[in-house]
Amino acid sequence: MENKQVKPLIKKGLWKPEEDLILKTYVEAHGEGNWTTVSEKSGLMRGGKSCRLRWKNYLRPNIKRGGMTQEEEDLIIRMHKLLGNRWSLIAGRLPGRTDNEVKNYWNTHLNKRCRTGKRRTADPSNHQNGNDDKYKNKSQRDSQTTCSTSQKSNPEESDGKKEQKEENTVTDTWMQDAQSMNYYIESPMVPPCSDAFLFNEKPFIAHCDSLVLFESFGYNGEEMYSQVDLQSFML
DNA sequence: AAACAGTGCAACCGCGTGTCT
DNA sequence: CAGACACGCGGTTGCACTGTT
Repeated sequence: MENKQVKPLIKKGLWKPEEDLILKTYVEAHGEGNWTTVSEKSGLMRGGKSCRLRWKNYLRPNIKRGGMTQEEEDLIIRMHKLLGNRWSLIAGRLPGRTDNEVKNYWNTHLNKRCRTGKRRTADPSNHQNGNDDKYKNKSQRDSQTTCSTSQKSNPEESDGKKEQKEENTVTDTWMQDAQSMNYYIESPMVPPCSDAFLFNEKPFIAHCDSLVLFESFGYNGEEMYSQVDLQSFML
């Protein structure tokens, strides 16, 4: 094996502003794609994946930074109810947001909130800048940590593809939560059509998620989609 | 003021899928 | 058809930052 090919040293870690500038300039000049050649031709000692991720999540135009608005947060919750951990699909409904950002936001803010049954109220003073956790005292955070830590350390949950079970648990919690609050219920564009759908073999509270659901299918007010439609969409 | 603990987020990794040859 | 390659996605990790003791 003396002819072992020497791989170029791939740089890792946080991106520097100079690197961002190089990548941005290169992509704007040559367009997206061929990420593996970007590092060679641009002079960046980064892997193609890293370049692609950096561009997609931070450098491309129209990226929206900063805390989620209440509308975005509500949409994420409803989309997650419908789609599960399909972050790219969810992010696709949020202009300027990336799948990574949505995923992080869910894991750090929304997931534990759903689990604990807590939710952001309509009172804007409760969550103005997306950094609400910073203002929680220790006892509040400790109760949340139990959830997030157990999620991380539970070997059953580290399996990756057992999201179905977790999904059902969250669904139950969220459904109870949603039913107890008017906050998510009202959607002026869709009539309350109750259990027209099944989701994870459970009745789907359509009047809670109808906005997301019909948006996803391009609902025009005339058609009613069947369970089969929904399942084929989920596949 | 220092040490410690918790949190949030950027980035990496592995895997699945699509495309090309 | 099969293998190689590129891309995209979701899960996970590492670390800087912030709050608490």
